[in-house]
Amino acid sequence: MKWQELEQENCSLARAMAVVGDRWTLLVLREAFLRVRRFDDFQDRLGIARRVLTERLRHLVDHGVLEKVAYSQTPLRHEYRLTEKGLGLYPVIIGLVHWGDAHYAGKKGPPLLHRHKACGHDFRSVVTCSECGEPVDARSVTSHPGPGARAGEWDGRLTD
Amino acid sequence: MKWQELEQENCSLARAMAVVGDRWTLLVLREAFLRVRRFDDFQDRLGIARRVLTERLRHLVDHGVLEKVAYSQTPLRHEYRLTEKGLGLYPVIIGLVHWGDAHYAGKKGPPLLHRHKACGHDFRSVVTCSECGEPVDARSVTSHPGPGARAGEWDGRLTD
DNA sequence: CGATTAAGTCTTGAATTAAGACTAAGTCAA
DNA sequence: TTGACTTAGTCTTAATTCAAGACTTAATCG
Repeated sequence: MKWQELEQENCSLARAMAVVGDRWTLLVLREAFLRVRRFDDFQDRLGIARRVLTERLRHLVDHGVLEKVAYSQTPLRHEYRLTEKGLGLYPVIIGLVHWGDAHYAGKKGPPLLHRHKACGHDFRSVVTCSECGEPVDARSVTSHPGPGARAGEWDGRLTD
Repeated sequence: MKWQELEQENCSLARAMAVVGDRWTLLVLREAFLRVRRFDDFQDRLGIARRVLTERLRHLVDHGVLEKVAYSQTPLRHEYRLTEKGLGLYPVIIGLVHWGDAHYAGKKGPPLLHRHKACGHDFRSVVTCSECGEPVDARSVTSHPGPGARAGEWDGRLTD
């Protein structure tokens, strides 16, 4: 399977991965969520090859995750900002961070804490059900074909 | 930066990515969450090169995300199952799926729906604060150094 | 015995990446 | 007005990783 073919697959995870599921892309987004916006800042922080960074940023802009905004006219300079769509990836990022915290923080604890402005506390993310509000985990969910399913596509995987 | 160096970084996201942040790994995990367990089933469903699959499965086993369990003694045969640690990645997977649903489902709607057994409804995942229970998004959070931070490491990125 | 199954390993050519030198267009300071 | 600097890239080359699929091993099945 080629990288691009992922976009064709009738699977939301595959489509999401076609956009952000690359080795470098989530690290670029981590920096973006920490308010890094300029080419050289991304490059300095990540140590990514400049050509690869160029390509990833363009890819993210093409898919509407980042937007390129002029911050100076003379000379003309641009920066990369998260769009609403990009901000929508926050649950994924914070989910990865908290999984990393849970399993790979050293004895001293996690390197970065996250504070909820509304209540003022450092928090962990808890995934809940949009319908009943209770916490949800892998064992409390079943999957079944939705309106966009193609016939036969999910056969044999739906029993629980 | 080399792939392995990620593990050394003092960042939970980087450490998580060193384990699951590869092009194929999350697709392997998608299948695992859909109860696929055997080598040839992973290979058939994903079309992944067998050598790469071997390597990814071993990597996930080495990191405790999957475990290799004998399901037959004669002949000796193994299958791969999610561990507790692996099940802990559910928020990441469901986050990606729902982001994909939101932005890439066709007019017909998402290909797969997720039902919360406890309340019986199809749901979206909502990330909430472990302390106050309210929903959380990127704009309602600030980050600051935690006990595991190294001096100076996060300078210049903490103002909001 | 011969076919089949499961879980891999091996080989080879193609694609992608890392590292860092180089470029272009404009600014700033002397 | 010249020379150094800044930003945002492009280019080159060698090393690494991947795709495709043939091959292997060990055991069961008919």
